[in-house]
Amino acid sequence: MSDTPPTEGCSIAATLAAVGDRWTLLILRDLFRGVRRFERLHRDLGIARNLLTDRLQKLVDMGIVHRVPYQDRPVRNEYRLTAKGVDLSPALVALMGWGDRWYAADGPPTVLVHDACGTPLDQAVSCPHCHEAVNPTHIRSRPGPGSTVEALL
Amino acid sequence: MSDTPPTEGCSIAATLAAVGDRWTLLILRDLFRGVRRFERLHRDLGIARNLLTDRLQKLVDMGIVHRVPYQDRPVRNEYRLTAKGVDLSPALVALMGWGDRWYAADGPPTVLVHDACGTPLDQAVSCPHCHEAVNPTHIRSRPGPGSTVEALL
DNA sequence: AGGAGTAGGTTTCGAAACGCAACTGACTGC
DNA sequence: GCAGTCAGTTGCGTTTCGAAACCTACTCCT
Repeated sequence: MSDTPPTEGCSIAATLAAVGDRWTLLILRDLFRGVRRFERLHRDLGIARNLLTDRLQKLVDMGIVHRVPYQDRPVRNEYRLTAKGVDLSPALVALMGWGDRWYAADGPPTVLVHDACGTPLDQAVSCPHCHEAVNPTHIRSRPGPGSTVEALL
Repeated sequence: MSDTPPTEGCSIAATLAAVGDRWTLLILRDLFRGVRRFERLHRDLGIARNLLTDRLQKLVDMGIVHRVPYQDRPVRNEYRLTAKGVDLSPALVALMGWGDRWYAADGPPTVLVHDACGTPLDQAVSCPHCHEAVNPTHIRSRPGPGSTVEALL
C-alpha cells in the first residue's frame, strides 16, 4: 500500500522499514538464488504461508518484486526482482560476508564469483580521490543535501 | 547467551539470526554514530526500554558490543562496538546506500566521506582478477568449503 | 467419472514478541 | 531534603507470528 516513508532522515532506518523484518531479506535472498515460486519459497524458508503471502504482497507494493504469470488456468505467478530489488544485492553481499567471517568456521558455505572468470569477489568501500580502500575507522559522515535542520539537533 | 547458530549453511541467514530484527541494526547504527549510552539510545531511537535492555544484552552475549564503565557509584556503562561489531560497517553502508538511492528524493540525508580527504565514498563489488567493478547480474555463487552435502540437495 | 496430486493462497487460534507507562535504586547538585 | 539524571525492571494490554486446517482451481491417472 504505502511506500514505507523515509524514517526521519536516516536511510538505514528507511531501508530497514522496507526490508528489515525477520523474513523479507531471506525471501529476497531466495529470489536472487532463483527460487521464485510460492511453494518453493515456503518449503525452502520454512516461513508460515500467511506470512509469505503478506511479505510478497508488501514487496510487490513497494516495487521491489513483481509478479510474473507463468501459466493461466489457474493463474500462477512467480516473483521476480525489479531493478529496485536487484539493487539490494550489495546489502545482501555485505550481510553474507559478515556471516562468513564470524560464523562460518569451516569456510564460507557459498562463495560469490565473477561469472566471466570464476574469481571470488571482493566488496570494499573505497575513496575515488585517494584510489584506495577505506576501512571503517576512516569513514566519517556528514549531513547531505537531504538533511533537515531538525535532524541535526 | 547462545552465539546464534549458523542457520543451515547460509551466511545471510546466520547474520540475520544475529542482527536481523527490527531494532538491532538501528542500535548498531547509533553506536557507529557515537551514541553509546542507554538513555541516549532510548531517546534517539524511540525503542521501548525493556527491548533496549534485551537487545543490548544479546549484542554483548554475541560479542558484537561490549560494556565499558564510564563511572562508578553508581556504575554506568556505555556500549561500544567490538571488532566483530565494527565489521558490520559494510553491511550498514550498503543498507544506507539503498535507502539513499530509493527513498531520498532530495538527496542523501547523510554522506559518508573519507576522513583523510573529505571525498564521498563508494562501495563496490569487484573482481580482483579482472580489476573491475562487477554488477549484480555478473555475480554467480558456488558452494564454498563450508558447504554440506545436504545443503546442495 | 472419481480420486490423488500440485499450486497458491485464506482462516483460525494459541503463543511469543512488542510498546507503554509506572516504578526502583543509586547517585548528584542545589 | 527535594528535584533531576541514568539505567534499568515490572506489569499488562496489543500486535504479530507460527502451525495447521481449510479452500479453490486446476491436471494427471486409471
